[in-house]
Amino acid sequence: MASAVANSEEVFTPRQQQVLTAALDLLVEQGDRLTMTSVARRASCSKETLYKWFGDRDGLLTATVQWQAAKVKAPQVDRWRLDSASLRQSIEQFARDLLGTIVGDVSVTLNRLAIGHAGAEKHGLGAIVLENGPLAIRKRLKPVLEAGREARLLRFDSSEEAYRSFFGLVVRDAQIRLLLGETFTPAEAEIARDAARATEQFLAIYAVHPAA
Amino acid sequence: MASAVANSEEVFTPRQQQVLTAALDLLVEQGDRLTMTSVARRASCSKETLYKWFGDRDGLLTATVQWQAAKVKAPQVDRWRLDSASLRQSIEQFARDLLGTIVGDVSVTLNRLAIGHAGAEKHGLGAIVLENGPLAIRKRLKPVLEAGREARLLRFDSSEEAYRSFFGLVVRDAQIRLLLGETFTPAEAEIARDAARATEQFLAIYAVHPAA
DNA sequence: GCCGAACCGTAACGTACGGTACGGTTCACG
DNA sequence: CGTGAACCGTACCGTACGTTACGGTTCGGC
Repeated sequence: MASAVANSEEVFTPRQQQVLTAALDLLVEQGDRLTMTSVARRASCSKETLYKWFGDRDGLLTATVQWQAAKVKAPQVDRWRLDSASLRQSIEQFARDLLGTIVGDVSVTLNRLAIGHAGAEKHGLGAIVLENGPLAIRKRLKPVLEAGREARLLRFDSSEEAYRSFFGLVVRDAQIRLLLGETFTPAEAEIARDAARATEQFLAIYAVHPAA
Repeated sequence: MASAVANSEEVFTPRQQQVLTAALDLLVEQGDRLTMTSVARRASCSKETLYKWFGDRDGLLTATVQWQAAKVKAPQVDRWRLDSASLRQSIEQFARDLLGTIVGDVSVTLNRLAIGHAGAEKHGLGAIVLENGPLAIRKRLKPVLEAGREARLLRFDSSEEAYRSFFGLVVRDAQIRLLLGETFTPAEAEIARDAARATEQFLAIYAVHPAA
C-alpha cells in the first residue's frame, strides 16, 4: 500500500532532474496533455527509463511536483526586531513572495495539474501543492504574527485566522482568475504595490494601533 | 468559426435538461472522467441523441456549465436604505451568498472542470465560469458599494479594487483548498459567522467611520 | 580489451473512449 | 391504419496514448 502522501525527501540524480525539468517545461507549455513520448523526446531519454525511474505517468508527475515544490524554500525572513516598522516590512515581504509566486506560470500550471487530479479522486498532488504552497507560507508567517502579538503590536485570537485573512487580502481573486485562464502578468511594480496595499489593510484590521 | 464564448441565452427542452442534470450529477460524482456512454446511460438516452443535441463532448460540457451557471441568479438585494446598518446588512448578505456558493459541491466541480479546460488551451468554460461566478457577484455588489460611497459611508478610489478585497476577505484560502481536494463542508452557521467577520473586516478598511 | 549494467531509440501491444451507423420502437398527425 | 420524425439501444470503427519489449550503444570496473 502506497502511503497517502510521500513526504520523504526524494533525492534525484542530475540526469533525473534534467528529465523533471523537461517534464515541467512541457507541463507549462501544454498542461496535462503531455505524453510520456514527448517527455522522453524532450529529455532525450527512453520511455523505458522513464518507467524504470518513476513507475508510471502519475509517478512522473508526482515527482515533478514534489521536486518543484521543494525548491520554493523562500528565504526565511531574518531576525526581525519587534518594532512596528520592521513588523510591517516582514509582512510586506511575505506578501510580495506569496503574490509573486502565485501569479507565476509554474504555480498556475502546478495548481491546475493538482486540481485536475483532485477531481479524479487522486488527492496526492493536491496534498503536495497544498503542503508546499499556502501551508508552507503560513508556517513561516506564523511566528512573525505571534511575535507581533507578543509585542502588543498585533491583536488576534488565532494566528490561523489571521493568516487566512492575510492570504485573502494578498491573493484576492487573482489566483482563481489565472487558473480559469485569464492571462495577465503583473509587473514587479504592480506586485509590490499590491503587497503594500494588502499589508496596509491587514494592519488596519489586526494592528493594535493602526495609525502607527 | 464558433464564437469564443457563446453568450446567447440557450434554451433547453425539459428532456434536454434531464440530460444536463444527469451530466452534472456524473460530473460531481466522478469529475471530468465521465464518458458519453455513462451520460447516455444515466439519462436513458442514446449517444446519437447526445451528439445530435450537443455536437460533441465539449458541447455537452459547455451546455452543462452554461445551464448551471445561468441558474445562479442570486436574488438581487432589494431596496437598501442608505444608513450604516442596512449597508452592512447588504454586504453581509452578499458575503453569505458568495461563500455559500463557493464551498458547494457544484461550484467546486464546475471550477475544476473549467480550470482543467483552461489548462488545455480551451478557455471557453473558464470564461463562462468567470463570467457567472466572481464577475456576476461583482456586478451586483458594485452599485451597493457606490451608493455607500455616495452616502459618505464608504471610502475607496475604485469599486473594482474594493470588490476584490471584499472577495479576498470572504473567500480567503477556502476555494483553493477545496479545489485541491481538501474536504470540509462548513455548516450554515460557520458560513454566516465567516460572512459576518469578513463584513466587519471590510468595513474596518473601507468604512468612513469604522466604529459606526 | 572484456563484461555487465544502465540507457537510448523505436517498434509493437492493449485498451479505453470519442464518434458513427443502423435496426427497432414510440408517437404525433393525417 | 399509414407514414415519417424523433429517439433508444447497441454494435462497431478509428485513434491516441500508456505501457512493454527488444536490439543496439555507451561506459565504468577489472
